[in-house]
Amino acid sequence: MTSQDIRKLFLDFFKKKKHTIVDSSSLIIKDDPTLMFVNAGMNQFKNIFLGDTRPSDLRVVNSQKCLRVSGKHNDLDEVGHDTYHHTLFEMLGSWSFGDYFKKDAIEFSWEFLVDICKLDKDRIYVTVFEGDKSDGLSKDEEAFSFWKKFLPEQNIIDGNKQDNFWEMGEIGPCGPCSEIHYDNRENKHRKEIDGITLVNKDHPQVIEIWNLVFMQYKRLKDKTLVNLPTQHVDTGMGFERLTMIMQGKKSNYDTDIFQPLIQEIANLSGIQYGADNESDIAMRVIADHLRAVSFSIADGQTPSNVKAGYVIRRILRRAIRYGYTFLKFKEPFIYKLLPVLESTMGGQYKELVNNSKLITNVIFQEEQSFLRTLSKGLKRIDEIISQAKKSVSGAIVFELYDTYGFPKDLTALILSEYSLTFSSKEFDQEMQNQKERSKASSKSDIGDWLTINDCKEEFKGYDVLELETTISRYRKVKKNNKEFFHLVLEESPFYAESGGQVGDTGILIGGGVTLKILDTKKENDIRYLICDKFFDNIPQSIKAKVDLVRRADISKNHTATHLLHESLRAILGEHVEQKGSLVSDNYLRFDFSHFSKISSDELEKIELDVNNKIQENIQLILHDNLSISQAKQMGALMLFGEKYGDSVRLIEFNSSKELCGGTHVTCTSEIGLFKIISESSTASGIRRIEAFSGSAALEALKEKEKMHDKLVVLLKNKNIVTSTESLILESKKYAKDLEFYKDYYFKSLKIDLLLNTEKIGSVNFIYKKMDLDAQDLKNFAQGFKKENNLVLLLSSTLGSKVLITLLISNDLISEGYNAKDLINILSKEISGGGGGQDYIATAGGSNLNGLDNTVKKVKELFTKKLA
RNA sequence: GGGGGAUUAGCUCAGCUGGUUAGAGCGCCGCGUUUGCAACGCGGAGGUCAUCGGUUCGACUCCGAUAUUCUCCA
Repeated sequence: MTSQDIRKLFLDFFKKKKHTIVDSSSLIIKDDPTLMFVNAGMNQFKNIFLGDTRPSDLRVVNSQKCLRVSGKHNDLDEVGHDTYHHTLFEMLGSWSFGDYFKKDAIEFSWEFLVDICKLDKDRIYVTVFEGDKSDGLSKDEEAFSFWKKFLPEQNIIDGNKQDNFWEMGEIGPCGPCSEIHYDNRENKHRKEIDGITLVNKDHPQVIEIWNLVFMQYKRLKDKTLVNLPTQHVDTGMGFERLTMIMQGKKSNYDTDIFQPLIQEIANLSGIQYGADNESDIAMRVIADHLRAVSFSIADGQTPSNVKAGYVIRRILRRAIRYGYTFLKFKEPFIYKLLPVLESTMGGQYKELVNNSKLITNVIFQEEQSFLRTLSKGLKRIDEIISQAKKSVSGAIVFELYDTYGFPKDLTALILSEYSLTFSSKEFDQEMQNQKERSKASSKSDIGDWLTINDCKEEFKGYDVLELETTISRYRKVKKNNKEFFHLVLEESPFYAESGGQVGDTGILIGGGVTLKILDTKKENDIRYLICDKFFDNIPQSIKAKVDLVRRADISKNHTATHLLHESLRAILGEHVEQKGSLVSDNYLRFDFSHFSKISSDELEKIELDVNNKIQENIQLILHDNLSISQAKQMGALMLFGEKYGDSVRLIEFNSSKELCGGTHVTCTSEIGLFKIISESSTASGIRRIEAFSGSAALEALKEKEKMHDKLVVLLKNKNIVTSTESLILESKKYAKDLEFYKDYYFKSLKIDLLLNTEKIGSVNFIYKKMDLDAQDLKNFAQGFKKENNLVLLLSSTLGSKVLITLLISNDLISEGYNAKDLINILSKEISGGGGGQDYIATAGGSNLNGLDNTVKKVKELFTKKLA
């Protein structure tokens, strides 16, 4: 059975059990500082378990893509080395939101594994929670009794709190869980060692395949447990593992999920899979990482040098490096694997196919640039090796890694080829220092929240921009030696930065004091205001006022962004998808997928289209508290980052329908005018448009017009382009002419001077007062470089400064004269300093009256030496 | 958010501790040899050394700020 069939089998099974099939949510998480990627099936249902959202379906089933780069079976450094570590994996999940509980969950799972998948009953072991004294919980007898119906008691094992009690976080819903393990070993081995002794012992063939979580408690702040009003079931089965078992394989990588990729890699490299342990590892690494990187790009997260983007970059680079070192790929190759991935997973995950071109392009670019980084690093290593004796300091290896991104193990490999070593301890020490530096600066001075008024904190800023309220809590924060205060209001009109829209500013008035609000931000669901001062006496009641004009400008830009998005899709095509957005009071910035530069023609059309919509004066229709499926039905543009069960807000301006939490104008004519100011590229396949709206747009136009008018006046010509062009040409010509005449002047002056030399003994001497800057003075002197038997002294006064240049012909240098030494003596006469080369030297000073003395001094020095 | 780099000709890069009239290879233009292509020889154009400010007699080189970009840590 193919993996695609297996996935379908699971979904269809639960569909028959009245579950609704739900799409996998996007891999990318926004607005949650604790999490960058979806790492479990439950992420998109988090709000339901927390009780914040009411589910629209009580029974749900899905296959969720998940990404982990750390954790028990997901340590990035381990991936590829064994049969079961992965970064991206699929979690098959079934869910009951306050509907059925343990009995059905256990029966469903048994029926699916044994009756549908035909797994061998004898190889199945399950664990149940053994209880925990500190929490006052006894053994989960309920689960135990349901399992007993299916399998012998000795195959049901007690598990401790660590393994069998699941918690979402420090506080919140939690409950016992029951794991299903499978013994995938050969019969021969099973006879030798009883499988039950290998459960939860990290044996690669005796593995957990399914975890059934029964949420029935809620953990409070004081660590005690209370019963949940409704009980939920959250199950997750490792898709890759199930496939391995059903396809009779011993490694996830041997299933048809990975083999087509691995075979294609083998094909491209000309090395067979299985030929060598190192090349095998490399192939598994590449197959795994390709999946992770492709899906995250499809979901809008391209590799970059910050945050989540950087994680993706690291994963991709790890794949490139393994290919480079062990498969000898010196040219980009990973991007060539995408068609194979599409053929295996594109059926279930359409985003892969829809973004195929983007993914290919981005991977290709990354490969190219990292191979360049590698070759630069290699060059540096060559330098290091040529200077090294027996060993290289760990600090140098760290510098390579830290500054140039050159992987440590690759450095070690290359060094070993030259029989060189380095201190790993030193490297680790440097790394530790780096970490401490980061920690010290980032975590440093954020104080604890001080609660003043324990109340519900609500955002009212969609409808009201000014209100009376109280402060619920605040904290002190130190940043770059400056003190700031974060404070939270009971009811707040201030919009917190999110979804690309910047935070509001404004004022708080209370107790006769006015505080300026500098910004508003969000941390999880806490919206806090930022001030650089705080009330000495916290007032009972305060007036909160948002900066109205600024907010209006922001709203204009936000609505304009939606209109722009729609126009882009209409004019450039449906492939346009938002990849990033910034909405501020000054301007708007919109990043989206598109493959070529947008022509000025297209830009004009886009701008016009948006302006037409502004003139049509389209009314905003706002839908609050919609479910995702309702929004979908209404034809909303589904972007990434939406979670199932979220109540969403739909912003509708005619055919523009977007899910959005931001603020908007009530009708499009408020925007007034829309003006694109730049079009550029941020990454391969991603374009950026920056634009103004409202009065800013008008001002931008006015600015341009003013400039144009000024130019017309200055150039005395309406055709400013051609006249500027000819001006540039002319000025270039003048510069050249000047160069020529200067040269001519210098040459004729030189002849003049050479005809009128003084004699110091037998040496020709020239002294000339000039009126040149330091550069020209030196240039003029350079002209005498090839003369013989000559000493040249030039001087020039520049304001209160005096400059001298001394040149000595080559033949005199061989007689022991030196301009550099002489200028040092001369510079004292003008109270200054100087230096230069043997034949030419310059000096400067402040004593204008010393010039005559320098001449005297030169003569003296030469006479002395000659005598 | 913090640390460390980088920015020199159309492209890829040299330029060590401040003093060169700023270089190389590829590419481009012209001429020539050969003449199917490739190749070769000679000559030439092209740089406000990212921007701004400072130190200095003198800054591509040192210092500061800005921009862009790379990289590591969180």
